[in-house]
Amino acid sequence: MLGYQPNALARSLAGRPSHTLGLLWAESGSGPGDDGLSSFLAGLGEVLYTAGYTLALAGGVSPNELALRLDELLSRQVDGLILLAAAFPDDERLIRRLAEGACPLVVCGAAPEGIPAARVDINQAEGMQLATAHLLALGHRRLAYLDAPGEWPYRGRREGFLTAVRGSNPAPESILIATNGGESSGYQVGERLLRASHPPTAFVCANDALAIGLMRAAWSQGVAIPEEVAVVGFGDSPAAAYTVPALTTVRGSLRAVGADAGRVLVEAVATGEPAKGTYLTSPKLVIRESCGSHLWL
Amino acid sequence: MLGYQPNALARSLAGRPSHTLGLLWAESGSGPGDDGLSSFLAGLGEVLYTAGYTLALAGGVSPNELALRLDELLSRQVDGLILLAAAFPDDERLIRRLAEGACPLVVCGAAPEGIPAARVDINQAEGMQLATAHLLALGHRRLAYLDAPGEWPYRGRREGFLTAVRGSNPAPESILIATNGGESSGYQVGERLLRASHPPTAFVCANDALAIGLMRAAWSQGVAIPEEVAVVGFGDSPAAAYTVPALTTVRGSLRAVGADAGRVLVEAVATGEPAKGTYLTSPKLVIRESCGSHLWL
DNA sequence: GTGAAAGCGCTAACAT
DNA sequence: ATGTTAGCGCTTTCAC
Repeated sequence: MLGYQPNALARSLAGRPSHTLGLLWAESGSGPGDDGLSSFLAGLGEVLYTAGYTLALAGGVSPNELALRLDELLSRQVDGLILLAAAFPDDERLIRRLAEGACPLVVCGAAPEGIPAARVDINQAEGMQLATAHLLALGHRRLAYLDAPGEWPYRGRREGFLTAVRGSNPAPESILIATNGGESSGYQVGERLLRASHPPTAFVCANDALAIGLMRAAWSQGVAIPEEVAVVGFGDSPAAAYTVPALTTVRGSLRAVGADAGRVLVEAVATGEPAKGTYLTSPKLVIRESCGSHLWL
Repeated sequence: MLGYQPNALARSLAGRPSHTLGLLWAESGSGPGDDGLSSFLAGLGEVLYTAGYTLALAGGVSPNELALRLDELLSRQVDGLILLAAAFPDDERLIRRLAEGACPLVVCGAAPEGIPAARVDINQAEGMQLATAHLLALGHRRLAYLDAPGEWPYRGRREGFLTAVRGSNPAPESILIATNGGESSGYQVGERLLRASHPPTAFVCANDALAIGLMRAAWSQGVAIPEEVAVVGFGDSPAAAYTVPALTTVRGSLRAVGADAGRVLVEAVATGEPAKGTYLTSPKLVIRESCGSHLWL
């Protein structure tokens, strides 16, 4: 008789690996902002499924929820675990459970301290370096960096900016400005800085929201972008293509991140070693209109 | 001794329900367009996890892949299944397996024919009716509807438009225009229709991309929106808030759809009955600038 | 080589 | 009430 399906549960019970990988998703709770998940899952799924694994997905917002979901995943005898988080709660008990869970771990995005895991991410620093270098190449010598709070992903971006600036000779003037990372914060900075006596000629923004806010401020003050001031964002949010002028920004492939995460984890499970190392995929600069390079011909 | 975790596999093997629900995701393969998944999963997860279920996620693009994933899910002894698809392949063998799978089924989005399942979706028709009624209330009497191909979700939207038009007295003039659903298609229609001798005064578009393309065409021909022509979209894509003028459009909550799907499935699993019925969540009209009602005061 | 038996961790149906 | 046992579907071991 054909069409027989072995019972995966029984198989796993009998000592075989479960061929299930857990994805623990720390929702940021910040609403619809955290999209890109479908790309991530598509990339992840592609490698997992061809490797014969199934994905168990669980998530939550609070440390308590996450701990519960983690236990459920573990009780499902997952062979490995992926942590996906824009901001992973720094809960000590949670982190301990994770470390004790004792299955290979890979973390994407925010990385909790003190657990043995591989890290996969897009290369935030490289992306911001690309963006900054673009501005520098266009001749800008007075740069403002609109920073955003939180370790991930902003620390890497900030460093990328800094290394680009430091690597430039002669050294350009640069100023770092702290913001809350939101559009309105970008607007406020623009309002203040654009009417300064000797304003920056280029703004590099830690994310697209800041850039969009800044552009709004420029518009409302009648300063022309990109003619008078250049701006770059980071993230290539869907809105970036529709702003006026269209925003030059950095795009990372979440799909690639998902695929990397899958590969690293599958490999670790296969060898029985804990996953380790850092795997960074290179983002690219998508050049639109907000820096003016499209006017060059 | 504390901290003991029962083995979920063994428990399920011993005859108990697996407390695992499968999510079979038919990726459209159309790239990053199909986002909103994170909202859906957040809504779904919220109800599943509090009900004590874990999610097994698997997906693919082709019918073959989907059939494979489905078998894996089934072999995991899932208690119920959710089908998530913008366009579910009409593969006969796949559909048969689904029907034979004999666990409660709920489908979100495109619904294959001939399987006993509950359907959950946003109320496409109601949304488009809302949008059309808005235009009608603003006094428009010559409407063009930019249709898009494919059964789901466009059939419902079209019907919503039609019932709004039919319900209006005196009946407005209306014309249905077939497009391919893309921005460029919207642009072409705009190019053609806007220079007609007696053009429509309002355009209702099956999705935001069409609306954006249409607005581009209007811009390039110097026709003013919303002063000369009004336009509404559907979907509230992230770009909609950033077009100039900002696009009035219909927004449905994917999060609510996910939550509904979870509720319906959990209920069906609990009662042991196959899931059935249709569950529609009401979208709302987000009024921005492209229809002109914001000018009214 | 093929075939029988033990056991994975748990639950259900028994027996005491 | 508590304790014991069979068995879920598979894999692995050990005997033939």
